[in-house]
Amino acid sequence: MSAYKSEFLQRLAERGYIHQCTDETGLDEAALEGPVRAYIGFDCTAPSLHAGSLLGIMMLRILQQTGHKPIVLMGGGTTKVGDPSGKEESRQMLSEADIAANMAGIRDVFSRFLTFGEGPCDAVMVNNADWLDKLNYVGFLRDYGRHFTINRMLSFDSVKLRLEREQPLTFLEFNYMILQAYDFLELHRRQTCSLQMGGSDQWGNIINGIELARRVDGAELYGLTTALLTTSSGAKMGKTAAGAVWLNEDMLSAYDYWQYWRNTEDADVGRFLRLFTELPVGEIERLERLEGAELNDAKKILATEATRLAHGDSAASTAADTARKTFEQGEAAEGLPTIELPRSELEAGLGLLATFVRAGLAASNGEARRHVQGGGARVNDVPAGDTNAQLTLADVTADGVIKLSIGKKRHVLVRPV
RNA sequence: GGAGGGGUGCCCGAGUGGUUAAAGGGGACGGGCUGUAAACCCGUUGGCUAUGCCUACGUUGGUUCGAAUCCAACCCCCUCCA
Repeated sequence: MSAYKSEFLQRLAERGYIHQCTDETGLDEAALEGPVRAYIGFDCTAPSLHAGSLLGIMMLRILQQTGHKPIVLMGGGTTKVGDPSGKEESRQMLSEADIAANMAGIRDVFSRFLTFGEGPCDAVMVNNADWLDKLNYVGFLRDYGRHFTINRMLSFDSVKLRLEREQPLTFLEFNYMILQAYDFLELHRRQTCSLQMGGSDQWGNIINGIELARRVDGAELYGLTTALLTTSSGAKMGKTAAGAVWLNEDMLSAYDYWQYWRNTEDADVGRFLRLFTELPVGEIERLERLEGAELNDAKKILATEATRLAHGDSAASTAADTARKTFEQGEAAEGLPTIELPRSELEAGLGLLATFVRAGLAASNGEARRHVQGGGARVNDVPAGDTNAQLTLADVTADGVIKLSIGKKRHVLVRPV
């Protein structure tokens, strides 16, 4: 990898973001000349973004820090179509109301990572429904459809994969890449945007946009992708016992978010520190050289730094503190996820299994029962041996709570009120 | 529209009348080892008011003492033909 002249590409390269670039030299020079406007599209398929989107968000952040202008494209229009990239089956169609609700949930995350405003380097947010919804079918086909050959479209991985696996690919989804290509053209026209970034699964979509803009407007645009995020042992990233690693706090608490990063595999620590924190590279090199148990210190730093970016300073230090008390001192730390139960219910006696379910530690009484029988369920750190046990006020500790645990990592406090 | 193939649990996939809540694998979760890691070993993996009951093999009906397994209609997918 050659040395870049622009700070933007230097930063991306030294921290390991770059996977492919359509024209490294050209983009490097453009970034030297003045503020580059770059966008990443985010589809509104869920009420929050998750860890998988973090790479893109971080790239936009670096873009802004190095003197350029990030454009956040909300896929209000494209989400109605559904991106087939990287998916083996069609996604269920989302209603317009769902999409609007999802977009509302996703919006806020960006304000933590980017500075929005009117200035030359301030981030802006746009919604592709603004232009896609108004498209006239025949007019669009004549103006832009003629630039796409089926021959070529069939050669893109997103399409090829479906066809090879004999999974259906609807015409609706087949159009996604054309719409995304058109997005890039439209953003170039409206915002003089010249760079689209994204995950490596977006490469084909990005290329299409660049080519369309060149043919239609003679514009020279750039594309840059990052490697898709997987752990060293090959697992897809972004899952916890409870589900996806959401960035919104109402979907995943800062404590659980911290825990997710704390549980990073050894082999990933250095890579993740570069991608998901803003520690100086020199410091990261020192941290990743730690061996054995000492590497845990690096993981704690990773967790706290990553949480700081997504949830702020105080949430990050609270999460770190809670983890320290819980895991290193074995206390029922206050910052653990907590549910409140009426004191009267406890006075009457609550079924142990049902309480595990209410605490979200088990999906059903049956699952709770299996954990009790298997020795993985604990009450106040003592294995719960009896599936018929009742929880009462006698189980409330001096701290005023009952600590329920499944396994070594999942704890919930029950607080009588 | 015609011919053929197919729809099984989170996923893949076996099962073609009973002892099948359904082999096997993957994933996930719990235990052990450790460092809140990986790898490895063991276990669990439909629900419930639980020596029993309910729900489940695309949908709805039917045959049968008994159906994931047989029959009919319908829905959906794939391949080829028109």
